[in-house]
Amino acid sequence: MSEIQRPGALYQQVAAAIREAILSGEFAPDSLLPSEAQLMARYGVSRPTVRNAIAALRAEGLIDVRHGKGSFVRSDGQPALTIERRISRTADGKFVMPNGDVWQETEEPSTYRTHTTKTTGQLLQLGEEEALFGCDRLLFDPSTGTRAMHRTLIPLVVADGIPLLGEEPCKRPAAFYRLLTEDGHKLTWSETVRARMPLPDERTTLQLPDATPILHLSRVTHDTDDRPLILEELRIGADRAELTYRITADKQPARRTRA
Amino acid sequence: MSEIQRPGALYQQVAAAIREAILSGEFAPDSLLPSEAQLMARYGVSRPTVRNAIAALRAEGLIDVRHGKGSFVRSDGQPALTIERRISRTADGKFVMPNGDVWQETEEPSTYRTHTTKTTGQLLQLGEEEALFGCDRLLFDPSTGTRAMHRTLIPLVVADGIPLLGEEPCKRPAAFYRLLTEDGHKLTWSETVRARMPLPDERTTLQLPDATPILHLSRVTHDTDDRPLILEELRIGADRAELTYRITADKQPARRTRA
DNA sequence: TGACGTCACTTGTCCTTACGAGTTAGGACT
DNA sequence: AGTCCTAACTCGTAAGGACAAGTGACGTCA
Repeated sequence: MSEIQRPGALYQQVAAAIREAILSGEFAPDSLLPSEAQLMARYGVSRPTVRNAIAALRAEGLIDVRHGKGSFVRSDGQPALTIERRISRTADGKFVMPNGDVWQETEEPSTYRTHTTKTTGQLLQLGEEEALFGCDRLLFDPSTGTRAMHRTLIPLVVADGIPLLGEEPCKRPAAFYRLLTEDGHKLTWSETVRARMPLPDERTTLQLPDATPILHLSRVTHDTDDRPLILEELRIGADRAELTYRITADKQPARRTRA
Repeated sequence: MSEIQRPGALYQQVAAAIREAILSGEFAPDSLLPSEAQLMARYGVSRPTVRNAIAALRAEGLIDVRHGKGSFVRSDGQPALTIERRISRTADGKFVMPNGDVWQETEEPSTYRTHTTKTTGQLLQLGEEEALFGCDRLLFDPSTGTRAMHRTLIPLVVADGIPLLGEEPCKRPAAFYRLLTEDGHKLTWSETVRARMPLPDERTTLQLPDATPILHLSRVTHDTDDRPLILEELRIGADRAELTYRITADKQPARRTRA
């Protein structure tokens, strides 16, 4: 029966004790923590107190609890997937953006028409309630088991102004970029990164564990005269993925990755 | 007494009902939700059930609860602070990185010597247990009330190999960059973005609300021959800040005429 | 008028009890 | 031997009670 000290509520003291045991290595990653009953006996508290302490540790992302089995120390492994945003400029002024096209589509993309919200309107420099093409896709990287939600939004004004095959560019942004580039446009882009807790549907779709935020990327591609053409959004679990932005002196040879 | 339907546990049904009411606008942002007692009466459930439902909504970041006052709908406002990472290359091949130097230091930076961990060793392309200079600073942006934790890590090997004033570069990375650039080095950098839930000390230091992840930036600056020179880390609450990476096509790329 | 104490509200903590549900191993029956 | 059932563990859900602690308003008293 290890003793409990001052700071604050009982369950916080229990949580602190367990947390310390985890961080000090007394409980190794992926190992099984004592059961609720054992923790009750160990600290001389009731079950709600133990569960409250465990809830706190779950919210911190320190442990995972599986019904009928027990609590496990979460392994603090690095994200399995690194999404590279390498930006290098070739001699003729074009950008090369190898976006790690490792994704598979798990189902047919769904296209629709919608309108700007406050957020998307701001990014696209439009007012609210402006008409948009939309396309949502569910992506999957089989090598790491990572899921992601992808969305493309194109203002109708833009889609109408350019000779394209209906909603096709919405489905295949890469083709859209290529088409524009070949057409002589000089594209620039800006990418915004946010992090937040997932909504319930995002949590299930992305199959996220407890206390796992999502990374939310919004990439806007601009025309030469700074007019926003297309907005791409990517949502992905922060436990699985990280982003790297790399600026290299142009025309670097392949970079050495050390494992 | 609005009725409750099928899916799953009672508290989840209550949570779903409240969530729906919030998202549908029945409860406006910043408005006060019914008290626990009122919710008990409304849905005909016990207090633990109501509290469990509320806990779920807190974990989702939908509501904030203040002791003695009640539960409030969290306003889904945009992050107040946008950290810009604009990368444009001037004609002579230099990078300009206006990092938004709006930060104030709230206390004297603390310098120390430490060693690489698994993560930092990987970023710096060093083994584990390699000696480092370290410097931690607490930053504050008075215009938005945003706090951030900044850390600089420089391998001793690098610090010794360059004529500098002791730990000074550790305190002032900008000076370090300027010095290197003036010395003819062509710097490249790569920045990794992660998101995760804060540890308790980060939560208190950054004064984070419930269910608020932190954005964790790791920027490594490389020498011409790809040798990592300095690692900067920035931790900041994702409720307050977002990152934008912007690539502009300002001028024609420079020829590499200079040795 | 002003200061202060009280009271009624809120959420926070902690306990007891009970049962439901997922998991696993071992024993009984075929 | 193989199959299946059961028992004993795990955590999940739900209810009830009691008191502590933070907040704000109101009323009393100096």
